[in-house]
Amino acid sequence: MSGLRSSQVAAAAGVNLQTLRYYERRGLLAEPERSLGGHRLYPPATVALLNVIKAAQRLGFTLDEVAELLDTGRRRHPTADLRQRAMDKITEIDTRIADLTAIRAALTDVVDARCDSLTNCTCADCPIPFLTIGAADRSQGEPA
Amino acid sequence: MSGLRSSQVAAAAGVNLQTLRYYERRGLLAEPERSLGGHRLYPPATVALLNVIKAAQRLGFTLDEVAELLDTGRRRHPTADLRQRAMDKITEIDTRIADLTAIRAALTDVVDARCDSLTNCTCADCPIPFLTIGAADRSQGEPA
DNA sequence: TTGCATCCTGTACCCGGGTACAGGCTTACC
DNA sequence: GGTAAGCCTGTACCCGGGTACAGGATGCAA
Repeated sequence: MSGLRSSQVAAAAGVNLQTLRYYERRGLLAEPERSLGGHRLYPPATVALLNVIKAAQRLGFTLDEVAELLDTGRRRHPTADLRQRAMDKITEIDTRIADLTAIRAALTDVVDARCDSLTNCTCADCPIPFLTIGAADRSQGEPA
Repeated sequence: MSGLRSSQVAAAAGVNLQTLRYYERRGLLAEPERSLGGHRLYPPATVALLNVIKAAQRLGFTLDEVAELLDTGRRRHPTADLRQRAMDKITEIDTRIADLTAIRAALTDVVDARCDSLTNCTCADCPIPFLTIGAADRSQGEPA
């Protein structure tokens, strides 16, 4: 009957107490039972759910995306949705890695050239004026 | 005498008008001359400076870092500061790439295993329960 | 029954990097 | 000199993911 108190859930899942209420507002956690006095009483599975949420976040999903995934998973029987979204995420991550790699290369150029100033670099063949990485606006909507 | 009007600078550098004032507040742009009526009149070099700022941002520097770099570069004669900071950034970026790579691997696991739900996955050897990437708190201060 | 820990609600604040808006003044062109 | 476009200031808001605080009400054990 009693269930877990909010602080127990928070501690067990390693999140802040406020975060539980925040997730409730965001629709990631269902509204739990209440005691007669109005205190929240969580089913034990909530801890596992929080771990799932954290795992999904670490996978790069936003809270909105996680909420939607949980919702989809809950309401109908399994779809290929998660798989598709995971694949989309992989594409997204590949883009981010490519960006970071380009930035890293530009930084090594700066280091190798021994640049000494952003605005008045005296080094030979200073690469700074040519730093236009990602300057083209990446405003791809849905590519067709 | 006249200099460029704010909208000219903004357009030439491809930034929002408000962003100019924002940068001024943040100390990235010096307060420009004013017309008799109080309108800002920018020296033409401001456009180049904005490009430098944008380049530095694309390199992963925060506005605070850029402000500091510009400041350092302006006040004394060249130091090795930029070089050092660039190297630090490279380390930072390497960490981010490693994180993303781990996440990507976890996602491909999810895809390969044909997971169909975050919470009730029916696939064999479901990897979701084992997603603990980055769960260890990365609270490295300055490592000694 | 008392007393303290815990929990409740609502609201405001934090980070970084801007963007928007209102209400009033200036500039530029005809 | 009229009028529209442009600019000024201050302030508030946006995103995402939380965190903090005030002022009351509950829970539980002694």
